[in-house]
Amino acid sequence: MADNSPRDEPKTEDDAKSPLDEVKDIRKEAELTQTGSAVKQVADPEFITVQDPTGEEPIELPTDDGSVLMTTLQASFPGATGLKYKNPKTGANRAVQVDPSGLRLLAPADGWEDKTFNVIIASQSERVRALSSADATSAKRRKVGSSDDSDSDDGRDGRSGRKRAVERDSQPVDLIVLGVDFKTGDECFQKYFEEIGTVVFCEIKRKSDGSSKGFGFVRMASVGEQNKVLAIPQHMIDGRRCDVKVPDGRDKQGRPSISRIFVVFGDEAKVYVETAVVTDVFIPKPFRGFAFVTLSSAEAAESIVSYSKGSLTVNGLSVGLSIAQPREENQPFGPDYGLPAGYRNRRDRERPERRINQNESHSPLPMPFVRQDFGGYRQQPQQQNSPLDRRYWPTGDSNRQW
DNA sequence: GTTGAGCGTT
Repeated sequence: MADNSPRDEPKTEDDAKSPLDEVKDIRKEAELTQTGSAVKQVADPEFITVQDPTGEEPIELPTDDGSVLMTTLQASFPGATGLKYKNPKTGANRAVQVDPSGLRLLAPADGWEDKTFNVIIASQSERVRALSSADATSAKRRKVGSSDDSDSDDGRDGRSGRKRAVERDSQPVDLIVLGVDFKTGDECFQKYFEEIGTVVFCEIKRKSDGSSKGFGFVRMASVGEQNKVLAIPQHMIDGRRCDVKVPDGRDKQGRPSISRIFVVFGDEAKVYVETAVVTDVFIPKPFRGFAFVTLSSAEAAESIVSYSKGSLTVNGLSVGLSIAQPREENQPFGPDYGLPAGYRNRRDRERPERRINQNESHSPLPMPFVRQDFGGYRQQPQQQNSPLDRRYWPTGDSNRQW
């Protein structure tokens, strides 16, 4: 199982690079490291040409041992399940064969050359399943990368408390893998993640009779590798699409593995949507473990939530996120700060479900994170320069705790 | 024997 692949922590870039560049680096790294074992180095990998369905320029994907890794494909085309190309003789589309494990796209009989491939994407209905919330609107895919890559284990600056905190929060955690096929065996499961990095632990949860419960856990050797895993929007394990995320609840140290703090996206939002701009950040005071980030468009917000699948790692800290719900006019239980955002799963059951007003004139998408025009908030009068300096304040009672 | 949102007898 755990083969010792080289550490890939000491990255001495940062600072100068834009988030987009960093994501590209992550992808590149993921593509080059994915042989689990001693990095079978592709000195001069062959590339195949794939048409980008969003109409942008074609993308060249590297081959690995003559085949294309599904992870490579999906890193560039979230939701992709395969490739096809036009057969010049018949004019029909030919699908590229996928190996039984679902990990590799096998070369056509006459090779990868002289062809332009098109991406096969899961059908709309199937894709909806992958989206985190009730936003069936965006069929647009985008190239996304990881959010994070924040983990810097650079050992400068001595033993500050801050440094220790960083170390503590930079340990990889067991990631939960949802949607594992019931027939998928441990070996195949493990092999899948070893294509991405070094696996130090993995397990498919089973019932007493040995049958799979359909989910499992995997722990990568480093935060960097963990981020690579989390950066892949759609995992295809043994032919089934799976979600991999930081689990809710507690990790093995008993620390909350998701701290529902907020997400300062800043320019990092562009990692997800190139046009995304953070227009506001609101942190309730006193600190309540969450915050709101307003983006320039509903689409931007939606994309970030969808592609992150509700959890991101920001500066080594896991955060949950989702589309913020507006407060309802008559809130019987007092202000709830539009909370349910990050609060999915178990917690949802503990609170009455809150829905957007069935106002058909609204965009089908719930809302961007926070809007200044909905019932619970108003904007502070003065306008500052930095978006980060602006804050929302509750209407009415100014003594309300924020 | 089926299933498909979820959160783990370490």
